[in-house]
Amino acid sequence: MRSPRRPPPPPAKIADVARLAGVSVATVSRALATPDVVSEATRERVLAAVREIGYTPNIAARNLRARKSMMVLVVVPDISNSFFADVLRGIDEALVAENYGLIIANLGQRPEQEARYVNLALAGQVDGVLLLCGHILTGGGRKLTDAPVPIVAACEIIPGADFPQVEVDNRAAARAAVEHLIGLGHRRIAYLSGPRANILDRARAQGYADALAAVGPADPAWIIEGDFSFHAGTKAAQALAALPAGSRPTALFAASDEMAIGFIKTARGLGLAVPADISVIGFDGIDYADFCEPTLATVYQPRRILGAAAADLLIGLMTGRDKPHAQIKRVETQLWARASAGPLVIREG
Amino acid sequence: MRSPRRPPPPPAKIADVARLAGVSVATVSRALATPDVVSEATRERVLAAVREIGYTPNIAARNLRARKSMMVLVVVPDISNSFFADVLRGIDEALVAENYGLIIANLGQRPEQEARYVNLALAGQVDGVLLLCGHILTGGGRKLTDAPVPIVAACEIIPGADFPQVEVDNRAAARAAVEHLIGLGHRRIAYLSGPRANILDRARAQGYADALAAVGPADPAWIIEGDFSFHAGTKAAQALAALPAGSRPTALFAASDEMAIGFIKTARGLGLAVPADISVIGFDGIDYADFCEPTLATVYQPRRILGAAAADLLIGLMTGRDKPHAQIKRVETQLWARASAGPLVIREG
DNA sequence: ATGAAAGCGCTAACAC
DNA sequence: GTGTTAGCGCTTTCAT
Repeated sequence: MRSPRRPPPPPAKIADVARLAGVSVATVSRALATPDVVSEATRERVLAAVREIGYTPNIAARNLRARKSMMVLVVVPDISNSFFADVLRGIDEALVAENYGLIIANLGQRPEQEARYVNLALAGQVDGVLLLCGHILTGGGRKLTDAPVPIVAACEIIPGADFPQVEVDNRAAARAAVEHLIGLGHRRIAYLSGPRANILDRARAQGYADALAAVGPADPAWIIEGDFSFHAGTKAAQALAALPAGSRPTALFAASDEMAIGFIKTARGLGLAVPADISVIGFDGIDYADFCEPTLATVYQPRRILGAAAADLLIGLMTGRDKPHAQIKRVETQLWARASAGPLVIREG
Repeated sequence: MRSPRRPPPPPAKIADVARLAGVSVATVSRALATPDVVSEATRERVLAAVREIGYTPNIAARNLRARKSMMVLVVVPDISNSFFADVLRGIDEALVAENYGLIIANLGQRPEQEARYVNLALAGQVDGVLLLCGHILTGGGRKLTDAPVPIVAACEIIPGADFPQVEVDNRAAARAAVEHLIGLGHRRIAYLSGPRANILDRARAQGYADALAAVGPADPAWIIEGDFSFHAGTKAAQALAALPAGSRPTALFAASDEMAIGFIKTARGLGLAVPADISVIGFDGIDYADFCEPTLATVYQPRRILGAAAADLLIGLMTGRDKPHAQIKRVETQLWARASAGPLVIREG
């Protein structure tokens, strides 16, 4: 008894097309890859044959032969983080325009996964690697930098790396944010930090210090340790609300919008007015900063552009247009003045 | 003059390992793929040789020979949408656990890109496809379903598809949301819709109608057309605030949290209290629903679980464990009662 | 338990 | 402009 449903025919190969078109496999290959080098008539016949049997080139074979994959490995710490989601979009747009595909390495909280992706690169399965994770992958006793493919890092800079990197100028952007508060008359300005070991936080903290130093040493830094999370904002608000009005900062620079929003929501719940009692400025420029109440002043990071810039750098290396060398490219941030940061209000004591 | 920096040596191949270990390439292959079939001593020698020259198998060659890629194509409408970012995380977790990699197809607003991804599947570059985009890809005159690889769809169901699909039960979930409002005493309940052609909106609208019908025909549907966006919520609030209190709905079911939040923010700005003047419940369960003021009642969609469920179904098909057949798997939603939905307040008229 | 050898499907010299 | 052919690096019979 025969199987009721015949197994699907094996996919057509280049030889099948060649036979049908009455030409050699080389001619088929040329007609597809470099059409202008075959005669018009032949080309037509080949393309007709391709259509007729529904031929699609086997990419594994092509990769093997051509020693390239037209794929880029993008390493993200957490794909569900909306910051990276936006960066990925910029990367995708740039890469797709040059016909590269995207393989995602989502690290999550699984450092043991790194080996897998190191191998991918080592094995030549990708033509380039984009590192958004702030460190060089290692695993199985080997480093990603041993792989024979170009690397570009973005978002979190890797100090000392000898390949191109892209970031926003966190220090200058933070300074601009604090200067905005200073311009509004504030002098007692607190900084709600990220994790203190984090490289982004260190740069933003420096920018905060820069701005304060510029108006004189009389106004010491006032750092509240946070971790970028909404909850850290909540805790900071509770701490500050407990202080008497006179000894409270009049403004707060938060290292992330999420903390700023947590701070504002909680502070208002505890009876502090924003910006009347305390002005707040965040960092990131998330969509929600414009939706909350009051709207959140913040520093916008152009996430898509950041991703696209990194991808463009990588494309330059992959195509051989550029030579790899250590460099740090900076993309511009924007200061978004909004309702949560207002002029200093002098209260009668 | 010699180049100061020698070109990197070509990556080691299996023959190099074989030579160093004093065995045949076949033995090396076996020592790596099926270690238990070679003698202990040989295996040791091979592995030592592998380490010594830093050998990594060429995956393109393996794929060509083995006719599989251990890669899955995941098609998303918009990678920067945080809904899909979460679903992707669930997919990644399930896939990585089975040693599959992820190739991302981000459609964006570029339907012309579809052909590229159809070809990827047709060419056997991936072992399976996960469709999160609500339709079957086409391009270059061919359909994705022509490809010899299993397909699973998720999020937006594709009617009539003959492969497995995963979704939340939008109709039942919407009904539960509206029943929550009804349980709080509300009867004049409006529905702020998504795009009316959208399949998700159609299901949620039905759930809304179901719930209303259950309490009697005396309470007609009241549908405000939206599009899932914050701005649509804003417009709806303006429209309702313009109405006299007595002829306004006392509760609103929004088809997305973003609309619900836009609605609440605007309504409050216009002097309407939430929930006292109007109760609001959303749909999605985004993080921000818990951060806004008041906290947003909503229907939580388990995005990660949805992704993982779809990936598991696909893994079953790819490994041949299951046979493909039309089926719709539903994952459970959760009703999150929160401050924005409160008991009906009877005002003296 | 191990080796020899035949391809997987394609591209790129090299010939004509 | 077109055909012939030699691999790309690996897995997997089939022998031994």
